[in-house]
Amino acid sequence: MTSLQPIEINLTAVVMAVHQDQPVVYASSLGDNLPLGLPSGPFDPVNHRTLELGLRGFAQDQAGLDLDYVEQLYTFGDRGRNLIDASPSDGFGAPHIVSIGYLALTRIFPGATERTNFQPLYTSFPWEDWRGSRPAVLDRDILPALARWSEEAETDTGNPDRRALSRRERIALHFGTEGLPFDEEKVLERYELLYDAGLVEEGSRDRRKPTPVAALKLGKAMAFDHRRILATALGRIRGKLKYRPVIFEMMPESFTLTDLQRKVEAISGQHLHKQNFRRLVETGGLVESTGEQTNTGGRPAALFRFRREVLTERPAPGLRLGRSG
Amino acid sequence: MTSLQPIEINLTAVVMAVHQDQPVVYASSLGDNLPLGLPSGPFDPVNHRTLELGLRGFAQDQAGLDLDYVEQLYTFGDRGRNLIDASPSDGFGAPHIVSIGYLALTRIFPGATERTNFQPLYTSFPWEDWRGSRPAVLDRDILPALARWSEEAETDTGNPDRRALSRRERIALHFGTEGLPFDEEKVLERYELLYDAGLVEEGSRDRRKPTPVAALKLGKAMAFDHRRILATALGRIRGKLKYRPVIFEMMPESFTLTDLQRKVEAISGQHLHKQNFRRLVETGGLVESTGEQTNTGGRPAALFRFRREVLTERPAPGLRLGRSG
DNA sequence: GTAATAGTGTCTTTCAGACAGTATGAC
DNA sequence: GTCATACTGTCTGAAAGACACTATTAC
Repeated sequence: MTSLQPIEINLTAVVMAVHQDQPVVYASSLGDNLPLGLPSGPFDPVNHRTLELGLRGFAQDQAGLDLDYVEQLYTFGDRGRNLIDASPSDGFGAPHIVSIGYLALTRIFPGATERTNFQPLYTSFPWEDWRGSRPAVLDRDILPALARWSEEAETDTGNPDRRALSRRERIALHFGTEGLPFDEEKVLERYELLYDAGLVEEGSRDRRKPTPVAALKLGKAMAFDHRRILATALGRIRGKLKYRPVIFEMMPESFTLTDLQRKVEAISGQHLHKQNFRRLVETGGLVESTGEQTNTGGRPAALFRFRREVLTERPAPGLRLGRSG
Repeated sequence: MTSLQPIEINLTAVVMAVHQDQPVVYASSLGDNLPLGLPSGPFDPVNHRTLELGLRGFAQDQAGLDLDYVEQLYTFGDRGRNLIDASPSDGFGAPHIVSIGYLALTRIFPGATERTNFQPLYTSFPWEDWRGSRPAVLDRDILPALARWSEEAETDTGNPDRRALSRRERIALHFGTEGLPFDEEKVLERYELLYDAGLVEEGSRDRRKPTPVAALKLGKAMAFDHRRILATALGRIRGKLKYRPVIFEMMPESFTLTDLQRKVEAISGQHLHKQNFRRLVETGGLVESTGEQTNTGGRPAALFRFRREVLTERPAPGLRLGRSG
């Protein structure tokens, strides 16, 4: 109870945008040969009145970003999930680090935003982009490897702890095998499953084992536990899209409905049914026509803007989003 | 960046159950004349491998509860929102406290659970129980006081910051005035509004002003920021009920459908439509008949149990919950 | 004309919400 | 029988999901 080990609170920002139909996230390298990391820093209660203000400070200082929409994601505190790489620096004398993840949404402005440090998100999560077709990496690499990992543990007989899911059940539930649907919101659950199965680099790094040469290293690894925070962020925004008009935080003042649909698809990783999408957006009162038009390619598209009033009209205005099309 | 003020992480548990059609929460007094507080304590990374394990320890030590279902709610870090009462103890030399709130759900067992420290939840939130009828306190006290508070600030002309809601808009949106619906999930938003308006005791306590004699003190106050954490918990579970079968964490092994509906109504604070509720629960595959019956009062009721398999069949099995009935 | 992109009309199925009824026990 | 509680059948209207179709530009 007394003489507590010092604790450091780390604030980490996932700053997300959509650029050229790809979700992107601000990340920069912390040094040569080191993986990419998100803007982050220690919470300092003397200088920051609230956690969120501290976070905004780091985004400003490290990325030059003046954040607008910010929401807290989750607080992670497990020991040994925050190594930058395999170096043995997180000894027991060092302060324990608790990290609080935040999600910020932003637009990419033609000039104002420095675009170079916005990295495509799906390079770290190639199994999450289902827009073209079912990702090949799933059937080629992930599911076979997970099947082997599941068979390793033949403790699955009976059900010792009623509520703990077996490896097989976790795979089926989160990756949508055995006839179950693939739920695009379960991004974190899938990442954690791959971590536990040793199929992402962070897994062997945290366990201080050299990665076996044959082992899979799915997707691009990140520093510390940043990829886990990123997975939390992607899962959260995919869910939130459905009941809050957060997508407009990433849209310019005016846009076409196709633009809007493309950005929603980029985030949710799914193709949407065009007619239903338009109906939802228009009859839901989320947008209004500006009267203007674009002229790129074929038929000119009508321009729309976000109807801010919807926020004060309906309790949960979002894009209920059905699949495909 | 260096010589940081010491930080303490406080873990706080909202342990919720339903007893005799009332939602209850574990809370105990910290001393004579002190308000009730939730089980809580400082996170100690030496003894606790994860935050959640630390929390479970405090619940065990302070309440004798062996928690089952636990989920993280939110991490609060604003300065000055955690005084136990108006005593001037939270000076600037003291460690800054960041508190992480958790929600745990439990059953009340006839003998095993010590029932005495489970306090009815709605005594702290009398405006949240809409089961009988619209709570009288709303029209008698809350809305008139909020209207006065709103009129105080006539800065509402124009819209200086596009995204900041005016007092009037916050009231309408969160309390469902001006024709808007009352959204039962916005428990935290309502509490924060009352806090800002000085209508709950914690507001004047944190501002170190003696409460004016005439001022409202709505609902029973709690120690520190525990009522805020409780509001977060109630809002969260009201939402979660709709897409996760969490209610069964609070049900005994077997129960009647009326029992189940009563407990859901207790949490959500709304009356539900009986036929639709039954249809939802049965066609949703959430329960299965045990074949047994009860015999209390009128016609015997069939007994049901939770169909655990639903967890591995559908992605989001919940009680979509329509109103009234 | 063709290619490309934008936008519409309408049908079907599902399901939430509500009506009013019937069933089985205690007394 | 009455009272109390448990349970069911069925209608309606909204809206999700999908079909195929038309419109306007550039070339």
